Amino acid sequence: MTTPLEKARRDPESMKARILAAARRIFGEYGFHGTTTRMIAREVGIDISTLHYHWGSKRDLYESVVVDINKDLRQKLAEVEQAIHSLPLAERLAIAIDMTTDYLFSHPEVSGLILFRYFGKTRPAGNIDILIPEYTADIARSMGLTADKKNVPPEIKMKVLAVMNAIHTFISGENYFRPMVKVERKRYIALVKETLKFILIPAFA
Amino acid sequence: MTTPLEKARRDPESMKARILAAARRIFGEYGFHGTTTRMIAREVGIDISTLHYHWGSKRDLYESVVVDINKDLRQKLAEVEQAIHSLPLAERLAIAIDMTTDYLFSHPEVSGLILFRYFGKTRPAGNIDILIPEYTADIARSMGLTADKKNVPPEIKMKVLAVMNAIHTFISGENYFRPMVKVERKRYIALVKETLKFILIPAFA
DNA sequence: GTATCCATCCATCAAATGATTGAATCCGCC
DNA sequence: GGCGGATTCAATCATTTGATGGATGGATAC
Repeated sequence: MTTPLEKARRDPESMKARILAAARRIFGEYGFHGTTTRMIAREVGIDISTLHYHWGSKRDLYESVVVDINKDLRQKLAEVEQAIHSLPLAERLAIAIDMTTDYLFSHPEVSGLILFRYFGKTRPAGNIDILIPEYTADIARSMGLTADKKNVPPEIKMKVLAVMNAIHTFISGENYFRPMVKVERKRYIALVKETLKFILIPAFA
Repeated sequence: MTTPLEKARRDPESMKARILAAARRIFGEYGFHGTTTRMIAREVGIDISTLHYHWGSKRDLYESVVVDINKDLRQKLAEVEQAIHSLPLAERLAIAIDMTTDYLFSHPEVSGLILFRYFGKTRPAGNIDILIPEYTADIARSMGLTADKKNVPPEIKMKVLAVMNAIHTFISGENYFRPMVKVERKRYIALVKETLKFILIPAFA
């Protein structure tokens, strides 16, 4: 059986895909409760009934967005790993930071969605969300923190989480932080990379 | 003129204060749009009209919560500064991390509220939120990063932001992260401190 | 040509939600 | 006791919001 998400990912021109793309952006900015199906439909230029026709309930659409975004991110992380796998650790980290931040700055809804899921609850409380495959293990290995991907100890997982969070917060918080430091977008992106390297490289390399 | 917030802060037994406390918790967990006035009223055990009587609109209450929380946090940071101001840098950092995380773990709504404000938009878009006094400058000085509190350069502000974000994410993300690392609450708190020190001390000391 | 299926929109619904009104009730004070 | 303001609640409103039903158009199959 092909799910709506699979169809949408196969054909980016399709209505399903256009709705999904708009939903990613808006859920990423406003979160689940801050987003209305009408906002998404308006963004696409369609009626809400068309949205429901393609994706079912708002929650269904949201869950598809979460899965979609996690697929993208996982693939990107694999790419990064490919690019760095044979370099010395400090360099590995620097390049991984550059690549990851570039990717996320061009898809900020990814960071937004992930942070919303980490820090906020959604109503109704029921079925505690979708199973998201963890990639802490992959990142841990990629950073040379563990050999055994199956059994990553808590301390290592926490370090990986700290790294991922540090990146996401700067991406998703741009609207708040950039006025605080009073710089243009390009400069902000450079500052983010610089700051992340300043903090992360001494700790891990 | 005394604002409702001032009254509430003066008398923690008052209805105003009880509503404010419940609002902090629930806004901190669910964000602005995920929270309904009925949720807050139910938590306090009162009617919604009583809530509106004391605090005006939902947005008014939310803004009071934000101001309230920022007052608390600013005061806590002053306390921390007092406790560490004459110590060597590495020690200063370690103690600041301990004190701050302890405080935030006992008031997780503070981290929740702050992160929601950083990363999410609220509708309607209008009046781009309340003026929150920045304390990046104070923290920067406290960390020995700058002498001039008036003119903190962007790179320094970014470093301070990274530090604060690192802490808040672990606090507010506990519900998500703790199942990931599979530890009890006490152990999680210890892990957070340990991880923060591992990452931050080498960078700054 | 017409039957069938897919996609889309208009109209509408029911529930949730923010907010108000007006009638009690409480409480200090004369 | 009783006056008067402050507080609380039940009832109700208007709007927003998630969702659906039914009609319409268009492509494709037969």
